[in-house]
Amino acid sequence: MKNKLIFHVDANSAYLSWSAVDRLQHGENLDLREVPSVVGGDEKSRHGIVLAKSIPAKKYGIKTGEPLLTARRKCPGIISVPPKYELYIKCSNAMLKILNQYSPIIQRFSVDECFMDMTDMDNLYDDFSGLANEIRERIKNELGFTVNIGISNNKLLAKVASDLRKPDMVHTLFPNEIKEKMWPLSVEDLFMVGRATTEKLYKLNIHTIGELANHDREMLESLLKSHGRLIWNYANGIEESEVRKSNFINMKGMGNSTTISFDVENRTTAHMVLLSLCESLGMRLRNSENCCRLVAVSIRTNKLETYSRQRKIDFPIDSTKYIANIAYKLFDEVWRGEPIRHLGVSVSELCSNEFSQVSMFDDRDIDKNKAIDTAIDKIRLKYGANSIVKSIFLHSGIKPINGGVGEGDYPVMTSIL
DNA sequence: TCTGGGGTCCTAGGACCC
DNA sequence: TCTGGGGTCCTAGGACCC
Repeated sequence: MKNKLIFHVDANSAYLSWSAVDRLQHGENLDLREVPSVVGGDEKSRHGIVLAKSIPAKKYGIKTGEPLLTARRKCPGIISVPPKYELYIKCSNAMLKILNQYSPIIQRFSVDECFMDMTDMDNLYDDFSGLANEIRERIKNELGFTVNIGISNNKLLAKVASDLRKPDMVHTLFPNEIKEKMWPLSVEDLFMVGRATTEKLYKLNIHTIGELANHDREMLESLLKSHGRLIWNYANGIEESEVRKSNFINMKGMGNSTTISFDVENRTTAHMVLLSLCESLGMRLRNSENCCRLVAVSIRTNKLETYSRQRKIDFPIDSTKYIANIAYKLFDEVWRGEPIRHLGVSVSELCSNEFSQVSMFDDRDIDKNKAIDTAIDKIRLKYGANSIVKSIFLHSGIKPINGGVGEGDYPVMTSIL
């Protein structure tokens, strides 16, 4: 069988670069990419974490996901700009549009990363490094931001390759280059080796990817179960998954969650937040033409403890009201009464909604709910998410629709990607 | 008013059935 | 006559990714 040829395209410091380009285009002189800067959430509403950082900010040891407060401590005077999600979706789409001119088989791995299967393109483009450089240059010239492109025979190696040196570069990492280019890297640079696994590997005196690759596989497997085998394979460059187009059909589940700007201390308010999450979640579920058979609620307390409750249901549902009613019950069953910082609702065990569309149950209530959901969905799609809201939210201080919606009334990335 | 939000997959333990 | 045992389903929680 012919070797595959995979590109991994990764926008450099995506959110930060995209905001930087946007500001330059709007007449600002300062390029955020050239100074210590971050894209950060709103601290007043308790969303104050680093979402993306510039390369100069990285030199101060600032990490994605850390609180803005500690970032400021590391680099006093660092510039923080708010996220603009609708802009990011546009940039992501624009990038995809260019990539689509080079291969029809593209997997959108996240808002800023794509895998491209170039296997059958290699007779068209013999010089794949030259081709990758052409793509890289086009994105830079036409869209104003830089990408890294990694090239190999599988997705794992292509992804590691794109991470080698940044920004604005093309790297190859073919199997015969693993020893030289990948094995010296620190083990936590390997995909799927996170904090917990890194600690365990350090205890085994495994510090580089090469040491992992040459460690006894059975031993890793008995310690880390299937994850041990997975990362051993990865360290040896073994990975065979297909580049597959992302779509709603193979989606496993979806959820919305939110950190509330104040601590919720009573059941009624908690139910309202749950409802606001179900409003967007239900709409996304119906938009994906799925029903769900499992609903879950998660709670994070003001002490940052998290717990959850889930329930399987007997028949598939997609109605906002039914999802919310189950969420209320789950919440009531599990809440221990502490002040609540964060609430989430998610659905899974998805199945197509095509059979439930013609009502199987001959139940007027189901039909009525369907009609309401359909009508509201249409209005919100046409006039914006906040064009129609439940009156219970008026003067409540709680957003009537929570999660899944950007500030510009755009559906969030996951429902577009 | 330091600690987001969106996902996927895996494991352990209990219930239940034969 | 203390403690079977395999299989499946369900739930809670954790690890990882971006």
